[in-house]
Amino acid sequence: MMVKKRQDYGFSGFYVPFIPRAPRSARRRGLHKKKVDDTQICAFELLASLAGKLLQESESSASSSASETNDQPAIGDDVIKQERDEKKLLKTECLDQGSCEESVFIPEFAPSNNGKKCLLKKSQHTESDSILERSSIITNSDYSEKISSNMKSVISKSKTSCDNFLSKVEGGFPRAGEHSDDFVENGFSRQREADGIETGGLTTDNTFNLKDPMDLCTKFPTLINSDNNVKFPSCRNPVPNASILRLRNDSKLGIRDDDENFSRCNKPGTKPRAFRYPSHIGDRRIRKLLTSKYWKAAPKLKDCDQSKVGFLDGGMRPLYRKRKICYSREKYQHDPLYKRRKFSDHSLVVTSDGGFSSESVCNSPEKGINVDKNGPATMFHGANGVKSMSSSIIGHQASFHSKDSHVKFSIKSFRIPELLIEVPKTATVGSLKRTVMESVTAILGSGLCVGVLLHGKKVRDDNRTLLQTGISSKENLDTLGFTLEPSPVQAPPTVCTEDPPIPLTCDTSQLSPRPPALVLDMGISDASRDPSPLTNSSNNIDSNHESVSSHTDKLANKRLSESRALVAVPPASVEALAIVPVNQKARRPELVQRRTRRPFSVSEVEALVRAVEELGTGRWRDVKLRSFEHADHRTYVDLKDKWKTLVHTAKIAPQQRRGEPVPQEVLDRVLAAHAYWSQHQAKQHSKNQGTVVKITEAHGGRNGVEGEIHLL
DNA sequence: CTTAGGG
DNA sequence: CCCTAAG
Repeated sequence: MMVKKRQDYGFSGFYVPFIPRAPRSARRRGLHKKKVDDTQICAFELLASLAGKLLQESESSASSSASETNDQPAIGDDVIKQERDEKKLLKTECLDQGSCEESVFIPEFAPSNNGKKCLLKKSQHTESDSILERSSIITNSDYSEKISSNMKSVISKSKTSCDNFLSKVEGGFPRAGEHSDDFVENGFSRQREADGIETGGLTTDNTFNLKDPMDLCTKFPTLINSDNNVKFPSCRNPVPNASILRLRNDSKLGIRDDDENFSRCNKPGTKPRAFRYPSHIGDRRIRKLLTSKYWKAAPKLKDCDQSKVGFLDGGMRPLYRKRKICYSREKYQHDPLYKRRKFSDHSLVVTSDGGFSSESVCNSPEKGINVDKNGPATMFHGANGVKSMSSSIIGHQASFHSKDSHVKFSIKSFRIPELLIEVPKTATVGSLKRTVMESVTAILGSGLCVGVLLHGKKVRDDNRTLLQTGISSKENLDTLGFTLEPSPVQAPPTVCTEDPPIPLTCDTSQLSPRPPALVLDMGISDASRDPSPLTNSSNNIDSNHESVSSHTDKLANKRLSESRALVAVPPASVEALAIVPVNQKARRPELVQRRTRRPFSVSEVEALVRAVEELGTGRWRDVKLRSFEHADHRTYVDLKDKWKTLVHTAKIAPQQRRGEPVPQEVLDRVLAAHAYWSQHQAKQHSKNQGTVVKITEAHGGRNGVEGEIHLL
C-alpha cells in the first residue's frame, strides 16, 4: 500500500537506476508507520536534492559558472521581488502540502518533493496554479540565492519545501551547521523572529499564510521541527523522529535501498532490533547520496552533544560518529529515508538545489521555470539550457494550450541517479568529496541527452511532431516525462566493484552478488538493447518507439529486473537521470527497485528440497533457519517461492525449463515432497494427522526416481 | 513476523 | 521476485 501510494504521489514518471533491495527477510512492512514517515520525508528529499545538486553542480561548474556569477550580482530589486515570490511560493507549497493528505508520502519526492507534489496536485486542479507554483518556487531559490550565496538560497529553498530535510541534513553532515546558519539568516531568520524557532515553520512570516494554519501544522509537523533544527543542533531536536541520514559503521556511503531499515524506522515502537544493523550483512553498506557539498553542509555536527553520540553507534568511528551524533535517536527515521529514497529515486526533485550545495546550486533563477516552447518538447527554458536541464527538474506538468499550437512544458528539475559511493572508513572527507565529484563528473562528463517519455514509453522518433506523438494532447501531457540519458555514443561502463572499498572507489553499480563482469554485461546489453527497459511494461502510446511486444514483456521485465541490479553506471545507464512524470495514473509500479535476482543454484535447490522434505511446506521459516540461515539473501519467502517454482518446474517438460538445470532426481523429490506434504496437510486439516508419519511416494520421473519422505 | 497466494 | 492479506 504504502509503496503504491508513494509512488503515486511521488514518482509517477521518475525513473531511477535500479538497485537491488535488501533481502526481503530484512525488510519489513510498515503499514502502520505511515505517520512516522512524515517526519522523515525531508531526509529523503534531502538526499534527492543532493543528487540533484551534485548533478547540477558538476554541470554548473563545468559549463555555467558564468551564469552563476551573473545571477548572483542581481540582488537588489530582484531580491525583493524574489522575496515576494518566495512568500507566494511558500504559501502555495504549504497549501499544497496541506491539500495533500498523503504528505506522509511526500518523502518520495526529492527535496523539492513537497513542492513537486504540490505542484502535481495542483496541476490537477489548475494548470495555472501549478505554473505559478513552480515559478514561485524557482523564484524562491533565486531569491535566496541572491540574498546571499547560492548555497544559502538553496538552503532556504529547501527549507521552505522541507524543513525537516534541512535539519536532517544539518545533523547528518559535518558541515551542515554552516549551511544551517546561513540558511537561518537568510531564509528563516524572519520566521524565527516572528514566532520563535519552535513555530518557525508554521508561524514564520507570511510565508505560511495558510487559510488554515492548522492544516499546515498538522500536516507538517516535521517542518516545524526542522526549523528548530536549523537553529538548534539536531540533537536537541525534541522530536524523536527527526531523521537524519544515518551513517553506519560501514565506510560505504550511499542511500540504501533496504526496506529493512526503512521499515524499522517507521515503527516508532520498534524493537531494538532496529539497531542491529551492523550485524546485518546488507546493512554493512551504507549508501548515501552524498555530495561534497552535502558533506559540507553538516559542519555543525560538532555542536551536537557528543554525549549522545554513543547512543546507538557504539563502535562507530569518529568520523561517522560525528555525523551520527546528532541523529542517534533518529536512526529509526533514518531508515525510512532509505526506503523513501527508493521511491524518491524516481521522483523529481523540485528543488534539486534545494539542497545542499552552497555554490552552484541555484544558479539560474529561471531554472525550473516553465516555458512555452515552440520548439521541441525537450527544450527547457532555463537560465542556461544545459544547466537548467540537468539541474532543474522537469516540470512534471505540461500544459496544453488549445489556443495556440504550443505546448507548454515545465521542468522543475532533473534528478540524478542514485550514486553509490564507497570509501574506506579511513578516507578523508576530502577524498570523499573528490570521489563524489568524480562520480558526478563521470555522469555529466559523458554527455547527456534528453529523452522524452510518454506514458512511460520512450519516444524515440525525433522526427515526429508533438502532434503526431500525442504530446500535444492534454491527456498525454500528464504522462509526459523527460529523462536525461547518457549520450548514445558513449557509455563507458564504469563499474566498480564494491569490494575494493579501500581505494576510494566510486561505485555506481549496485552491490551485486554477481560477478562484475556479468553485471557489466547486463548493463551494457540492456542499455544497448533497450534504452528504456523500465518502460517496457507500460502501454505503448506510440508505435514509433521500439516497444517490446507484449509477449516479450516478461522477458523484458526480467531483463529489466536484472539490469536493475546495477545502479546505473552513469553513462551507461539509460535511466540515469530522472524523468519527470507526472501523473500518478501513468506511474509505473516498478519504480521500486527490486532485489537483484539470484537464481538458486543446484546445491541450494537440493538443500531446499531436503529441508522441505523434512519440514514440510508450511514452515518456511524453519526451512530458512535450517538450510539457509546464513544465506541472507534468501528469505523464507524466497524459499517458499522457489519451492513453488520448483514444483512447477518439476511438472513441466524439461525442454520448457529454463535456467540452470536442476537434476531430474531433485525435481522428482520435489514432486514427491510436494505431493506428500499436500496430502499431509490435508490430513491435518481433516484432523487425521497423527497417523501417518512416514510416507513414501514414488513418482515416475524419467529416471524413475523415487522420493521418500521421512517424518518423525 | 510468518504464511500463503496471487501477480 | 514483489506485494498483500491474514494469522
